[in-house]
Amino acid sequence: MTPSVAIVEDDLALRAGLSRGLREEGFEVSLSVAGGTALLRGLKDLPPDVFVIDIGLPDVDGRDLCLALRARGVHAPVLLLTARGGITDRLSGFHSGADDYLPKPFHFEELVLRLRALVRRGGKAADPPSGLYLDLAAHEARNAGRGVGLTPTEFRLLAALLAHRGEVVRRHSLIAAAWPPGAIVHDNTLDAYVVRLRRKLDGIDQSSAITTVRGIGYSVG
Amino acid sequence: MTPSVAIVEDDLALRAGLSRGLREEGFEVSLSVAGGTALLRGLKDLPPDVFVIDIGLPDVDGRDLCLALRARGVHAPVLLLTARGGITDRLSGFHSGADDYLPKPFHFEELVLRLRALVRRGGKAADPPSGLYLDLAAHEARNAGRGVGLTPTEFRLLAALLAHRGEVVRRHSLIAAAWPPGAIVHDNTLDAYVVRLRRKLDGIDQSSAITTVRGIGYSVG
DNA sequence: GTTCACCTGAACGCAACCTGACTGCGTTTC
DNA sequence: GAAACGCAGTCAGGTTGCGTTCAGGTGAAC
Repeated sequence: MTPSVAIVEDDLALRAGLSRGLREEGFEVSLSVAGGTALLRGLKDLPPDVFVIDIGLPDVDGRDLCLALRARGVHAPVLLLTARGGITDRLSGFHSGADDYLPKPFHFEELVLRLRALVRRGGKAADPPSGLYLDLAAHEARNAGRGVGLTPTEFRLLAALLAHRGEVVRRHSLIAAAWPPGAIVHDNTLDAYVVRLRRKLDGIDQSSAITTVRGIGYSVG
Repeated sequence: MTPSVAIVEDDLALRAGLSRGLREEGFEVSLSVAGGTALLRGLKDLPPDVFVIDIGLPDVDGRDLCLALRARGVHAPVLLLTARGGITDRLSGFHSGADDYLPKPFHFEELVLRLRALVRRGGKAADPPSGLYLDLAAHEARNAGRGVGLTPTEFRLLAALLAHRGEVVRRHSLIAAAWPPGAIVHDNTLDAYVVRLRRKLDGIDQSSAITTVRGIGYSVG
């Protein structure tokens, strides 16, 4: 289960700590930036499953950033970090469309639990994705409504592909994403996993969900 | 539309205030009771859109009540009211399947905003209820109408699984939920308890109530 | 036609998990 | 106080299935 999270935090030390900690807790940190403009610039077609945004950013207020995301049609849940615990901040945070907030200083474990809760809720309530997507809670893929059980490695590999839906993902990127850092992965191993994924995902009538881009990598529609 | 809310609070004055206030804010207070048994007895076929439950009830702990709701297949979001602001309470609240909490004393406006946020995110689609649920009073499980006595640890473990019915619960989450915080739990201990639960729960004809998700954890249908 | 990248079925080692039996400890019963 | 009992945790051995590799086949590029 690899929910992806984007972090927007200007305190470099805190941001690094969050990235490392969340990775250890099984999140994929798909984006980690210091400010709002960087977030909006770096946001790919597929948004992360959840945002962590500091309310006190140097370039733009976290609440405004939240509004900007919503205006762009991004409906992934947002957790606001606020240094000031005052009620006013909390309320305006909710008014801006944020789904939760956490006053600093906070316990890291609590952040993780809140994020999991948001992913759990948000993932289900989000716009119904058509075709192929991952059910994080059930730890399986869903293709045309059909549930497909996946092993941990298969799951990470498909997640890496879906994180860049519509793009070609290079072979070494897939290996970096789906295998532990530093692991030595034979080239054929990746091939074998793609085959397994195809066999599990593909219906009878359907052409393959994963397309090969010879010499580069793979992509999903 | 008028979101409906159920209130479980033993403080009579607070409960009356909440009922009146939430009605003024456009909620329909479909149920307003003083304790957990009253809630479970009064729960109609159609559950409310959201629950507000005091953690310190006279007859049953709010977290256990939350577990009981989840175990009965009720997935409407739950907001726990807690007088104690300690981190332990917060965490165990989440482990019990609650979706949010609010430490007393709280601003009424904040409660309203949190409830609106919970309703907006909405409950998950009701999963097909299997005949498995927990009987808090008797401290036993019921499977297809058959009562099954459980030891305390077995009970907590099954409760943690049922709190996330239909989802895969990670091994370390189960350990965190079913054993005291900080306890060192051998990996095999969890395995052994799952075996015991299966043996107790599984009927003759039935396939196992608890399914293994290799490398991740377990889940119940 | 040759080469190279990728496909695919089969096989193997190992880690994860299952399971029955056992021990230790606290409580209850006589 | 001794015996009986139930619960929690541990151990050893068996089983399963995941991850990986190998060998051979297939098809695209040139």
